[in-house]
Amino acid sequence: MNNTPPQSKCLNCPTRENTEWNTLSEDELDLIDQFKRVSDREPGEIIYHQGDQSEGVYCIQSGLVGIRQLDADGKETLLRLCNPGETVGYRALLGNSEHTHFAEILAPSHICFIERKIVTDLLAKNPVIGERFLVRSLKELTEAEDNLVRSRSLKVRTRLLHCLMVLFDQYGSGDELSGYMLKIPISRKDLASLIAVTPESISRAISHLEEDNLVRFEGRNVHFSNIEAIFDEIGAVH
Amino acid sequence: MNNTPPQSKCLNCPTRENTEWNTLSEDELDLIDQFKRVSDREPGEIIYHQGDQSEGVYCIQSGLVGIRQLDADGKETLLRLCNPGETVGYRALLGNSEHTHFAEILAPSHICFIERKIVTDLLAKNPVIGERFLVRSLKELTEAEDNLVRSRSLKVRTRLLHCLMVLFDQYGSGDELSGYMLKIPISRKDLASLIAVTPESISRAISHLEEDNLVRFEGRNVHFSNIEAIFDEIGAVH
DNA sequence: CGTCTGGTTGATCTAGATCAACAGGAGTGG
DNA sequence: CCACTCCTGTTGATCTAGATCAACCAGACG
Repeated sequence: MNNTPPQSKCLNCPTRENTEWNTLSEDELDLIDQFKRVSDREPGEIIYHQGDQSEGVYCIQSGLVGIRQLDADGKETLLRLCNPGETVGYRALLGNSEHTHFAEILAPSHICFIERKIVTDLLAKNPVIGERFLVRSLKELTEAEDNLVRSRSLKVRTRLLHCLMVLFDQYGSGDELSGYMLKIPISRKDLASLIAVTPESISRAISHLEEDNLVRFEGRNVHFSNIEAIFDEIGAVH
Repeated sequence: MNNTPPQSKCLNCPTRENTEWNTLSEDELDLIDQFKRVSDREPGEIIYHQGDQSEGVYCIQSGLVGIRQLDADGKETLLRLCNPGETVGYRALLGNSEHTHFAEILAPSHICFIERKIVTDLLAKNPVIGERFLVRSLKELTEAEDNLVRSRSLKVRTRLLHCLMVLFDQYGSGDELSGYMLKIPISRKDLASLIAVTPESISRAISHLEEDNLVRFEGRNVHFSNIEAIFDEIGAVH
């Protein structure tokens, strides 16, 4: 854990507007600034471990974090990716439980740690924050269920397409003229885990998609050759 | 929708202690009593539909409710069972979204409907309720994720055993001397849907479990012949 | 009675897992 | 600099759990 502190004000944090914290007053932000611990994390580092007690929450200032869960056999599943602005580790804190999953840095990141006590104090003073986290957890719940239903009814090819479009939303670029593209921020293995299949299946699915001229892969770069057809396939389904 | 009103006071509701509403004052309970609509529902009736706007929440006084989700193909998945004391339909209301699933009566039930306005008023006055629903949604989220991970890593047999033990928790009876047993409250088809397999697979899994002398099925009644071995199997896994 | 629904069993099929080999980097160390 | 081992990703061959298709039985119900 490399602790270079590029101490900066929450008030000026480029992601603040999109976070659960955007309702805080300047005073409250100052409070956080005073006690937060900013750190500089490298891929592979673990922010908190499954089974640990919650010590606070972690706000992603920049970078990328993966939420993974270990099953009884020790195999891990990548449940979701968390982007700048997102606060992770809030569930164990608010639900008063141990962490049911663990968080791993996937790209060089700046992470702000906010101690448990600070969070609970803020929550007590400002119930709107609780409300925001409620809404957040409801959204995650819907996503988790959709995910479950999708993995029951769709085949690998369709789930992969769906996943690519979700990633495109977050990391995509380009337009109708220049063409759409996407730099996938994670490895094939993680991509596989995210849609609950083996890396081999991902590889094959990619080959097939390329044969059908829907996409073109160059390592982690994806060019969408026929985005219309992709939408058709994940919309109409079958 | 059969509207026989066995009007009774929330204060005396046998399930109130376990609900999100158990922090309400008598005044607040009176308010609900005044406006709630109690109804008597039969299996097959739908409480709310997927895609509908939220009109309020539904508190299960007695009976059994199933939460189902339709996928793009129109196939439905049974996501969870809701028991007396549970409030359903809260997610669309609190998340300000349409219902992402629908709720179906699975056993004759008494359902109390509480209008949206009443709920939001209570929430505004008493932030503890919001907190309770936050905790509830966090718990459901953890369950959903565990479910997802289980259905990725465990085979049908083990998932069925796991599911039976969860049902046993809620509907089981018996003790070490007389033996443990369980009356499954749902059909084989729903049991199958709950663990994301076909009814045929459930049937076969049951046969195998009986061959191995772990359980004995008589219709919807299950006798656990060797509960130790069952715990072993879902604990150690593989 | 016939018709329906719910459940079981058998035969077959297939998507995806598993096992195995290999190819390109990227470090590491002599 | 080469030789080495890792590590990620791709491809091929094979295997299998569970889906699918089909037949059948038993109880419920008009």
